[in-house]
Amino acid sequence: MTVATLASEPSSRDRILDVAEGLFARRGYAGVGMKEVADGVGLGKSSVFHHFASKAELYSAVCARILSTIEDRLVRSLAEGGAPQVRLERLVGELMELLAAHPSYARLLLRSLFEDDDLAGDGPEEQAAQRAIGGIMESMATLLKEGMASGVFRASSVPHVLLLTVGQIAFPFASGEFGQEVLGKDVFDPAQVKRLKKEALELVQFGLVEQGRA
Amino acid sequence: MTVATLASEPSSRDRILDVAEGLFARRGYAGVGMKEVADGVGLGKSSVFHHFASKAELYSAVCARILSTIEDRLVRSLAEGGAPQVRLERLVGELMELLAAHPSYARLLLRSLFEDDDLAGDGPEEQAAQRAIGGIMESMATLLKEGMASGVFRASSVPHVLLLTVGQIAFPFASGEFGQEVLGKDVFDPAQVKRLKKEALELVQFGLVEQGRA
DNA sequence: GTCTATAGGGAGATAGAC
DNA sequence: GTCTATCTCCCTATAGAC
Repeated sequence: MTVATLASEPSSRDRILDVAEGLFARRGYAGVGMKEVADGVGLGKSSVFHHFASKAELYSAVCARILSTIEDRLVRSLAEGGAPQVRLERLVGELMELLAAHPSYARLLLRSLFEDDDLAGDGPEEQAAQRAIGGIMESMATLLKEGMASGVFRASSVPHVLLLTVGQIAFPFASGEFGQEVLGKDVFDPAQVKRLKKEALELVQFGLVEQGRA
Repeated sequence: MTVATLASEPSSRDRILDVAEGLFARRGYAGVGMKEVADGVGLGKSSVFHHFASKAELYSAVCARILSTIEDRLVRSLAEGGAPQVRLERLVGELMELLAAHPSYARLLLRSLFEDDDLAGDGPEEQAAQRAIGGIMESMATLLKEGMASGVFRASSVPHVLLLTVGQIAFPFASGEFGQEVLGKDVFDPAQVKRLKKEALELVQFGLVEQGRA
């Protein structure tokens, strides 16, 4: 870990992470070669190995960076306070905007969940990633619990609703060409993102908020 | 394509498809080797190549088989008729049961959507797969449109809701160890499946069905 | 930090005997 | 239909010069 420079040029390390993020998102861990990453950055393959000791380590670093970014955003969002209803709406909206602003995020994260050999190695990056996932899920679970306890949200099983909702929010931004075919337009087009946000918020809200059904 | 035998023993071709389905679901296209598939079936690698000319063809055949199964089930479900509300409830329930009964399905299908080199080759299996996807999505879209036209469903954008809902339904069954950690129990355990179905139905229903909000 | 060269293994696919 | 043997290529990773 080198010290951040004041100059604006991104370090080789960061440029490698950027390229690897895009490739891993599109083709998965096994589908990407280190040579491909190196070519994308404009370096030799050996130079990539100088910054990341192995392909697995590079992958972990990519995942950890994404998860930390998401966790930061969610924690900040929840810290702004407000009624559970308001916090939930803000959280879903910001999460979707974050995923929309970084097309690799949803795709890479969902892919990483599908790997059976989980990234539960013992490297520091893996630990950071696991911690971030834990933080993300626990913040959301806490919010749901509070809302249900106060009667604002419909009583239901927090973990099950959590799992369903995560899929609902993340899938559209991971669905690639499929999503494009369903919508008829690019999923990441601002107008489509806006519409997805609106529909998701209405689905979540009217599905969770108590409204006269005892 | 050989003729189906009356004997109950599955053909080598079917056994290859079974093994490949599980492996592709867990490790993705690039993460699986033909040797691995052959070992799983108990054959030599060359024997697998006798049944499927290439790895890509094997993958397409696996996808096509799954998609046809799902399409059949959905078409049959929708043909049973009933009010849009009833048909939607039945469709979501049956789809989730199908995904729950075949742990590879959701994982493999979501993975296949994430590949950027889509399976849009011109082989017959690819065409069958594409046709099945089209049929599945169109049936669901038609159902939503009918419900909205008759005022039973809240007016909204059919494609966007479709995309969000597909993610909600499929993700839990594709989420693997992540889902297990969130729920504290195996996602495919009958009790968990039942609960997921209940929560999903309530989310979809109260999010779509008009209930006193002009 | 970046490079060339290479080790060592495994991949997809083919040839041809049985 | 299944096998053994093999071809060719590309993979992760390392060695060591600059």
